[in-house]
Amino acid sequence: MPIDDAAPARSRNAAATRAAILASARSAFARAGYDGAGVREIAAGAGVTAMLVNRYFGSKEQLFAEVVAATMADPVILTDDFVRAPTGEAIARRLVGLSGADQTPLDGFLVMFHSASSRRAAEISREQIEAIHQRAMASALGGDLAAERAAVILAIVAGVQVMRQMIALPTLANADPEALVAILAPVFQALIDGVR
Amino acid sequence: MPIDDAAPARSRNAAATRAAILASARSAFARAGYDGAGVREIAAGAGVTAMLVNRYFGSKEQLFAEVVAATMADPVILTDDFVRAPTGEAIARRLVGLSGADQTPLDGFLVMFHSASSRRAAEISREQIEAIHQRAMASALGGDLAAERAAVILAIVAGVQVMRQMIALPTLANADPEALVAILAPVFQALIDGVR
DNA sequence: TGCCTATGTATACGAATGTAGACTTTATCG
DNA sequence: CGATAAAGTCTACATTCGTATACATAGGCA
Repeated sequence: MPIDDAAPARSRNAAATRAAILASARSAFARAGYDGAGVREIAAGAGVTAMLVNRYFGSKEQLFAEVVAATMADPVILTDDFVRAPTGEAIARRLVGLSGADQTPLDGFLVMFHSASSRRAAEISREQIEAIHQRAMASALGGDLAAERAAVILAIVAGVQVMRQMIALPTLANADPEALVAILAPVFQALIDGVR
Repeated sequence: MPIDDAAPARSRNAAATRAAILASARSAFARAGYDGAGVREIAAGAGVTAMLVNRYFGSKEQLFAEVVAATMADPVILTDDFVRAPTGEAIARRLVGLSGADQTPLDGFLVMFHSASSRRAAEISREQIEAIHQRAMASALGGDLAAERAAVILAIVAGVQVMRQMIALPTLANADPEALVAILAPVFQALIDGVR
């Protein structure tokens, strides 16, 4: 008997409902991707009907766009601390720590990659990455080929996330965090310091 | 007017037909992912009917497994040359060169990532990566944390591929290959050399 | 030459998807 | 308190998907 799915009776409140749908969608997209997550499933997770989702967001595609935008909005890697004094270890710790137990903050990457099959989803993701993460990081880095180095850093973060969360490659997923940090920190540091 | 789709009249030949389906499936999965690529579409690309696909491979899932297995089978990165004398520049050049113009050899990664929404697809991919790539590379590397370092190398390759091919991040996709090599080579070299 | 089997096709079905349109319920305010 | 618009639901529909069943056709071997 299927009791109510995470729907703690929210007395008619548009803003709260909207937020609940957004949260449910985010976790659903992170787990199953754009195609894999159904509107009915997302709605159930928010304790509403499928049609309400479309009523609030117009369509599944627009909902996804908003999820990606909201998810990519928070800096995650590019924290204020990092901008002040960028170090490889900071990125490494953040990446390893976050992508391990507490995966929520970085599931923006999961949303992206799980959904990149959809052409439109990939487009939305690209715009967000470029606008928010890469440019900010590039200007925080400075030096020769700053944009390219920033992009490579993002690519590495992405790759580690993909391998740990999506593919669940055991060596990475179960690795000793400190060992991973020891491996990754110098890599990021080299990219921060610049070429040669 | 839709003329024949890449079906140059193959007179009843089981082996050839099977290969044609496999090739069509590979490119379809690389482009659209497991969920995105339909059996009918794959069949059309091979000039056959949808049912023949299932006749040869049992089901879409088994077809995908075979595609992934076949695609991951060729070394791509872990060439004989590399095993003999692993250098960061070798990986970098291979990654940059391959993932640029001639993308066929590395589309195994695309197949994987575009398809990782599907739990089963991710499982298949993981097994292939682990069995073929990671173990071989780890033993080629040697030293402390060889498995982890190998996994990180694979993750970086994956990340760059993802950002260039899937997300099509302009900075990476349109970057000067030599500049990318200059950035990536030391990164890989450090991972090859080992920690500290 | 004639048949038998491998090779391939046509039709169809059941399930799941996104979403459109009409309907119902609740909160709010004069 | 009662009307009104917002908030939410129900039913239904057109597609698309994977694939099961039944049928057609060609090729190799006697």
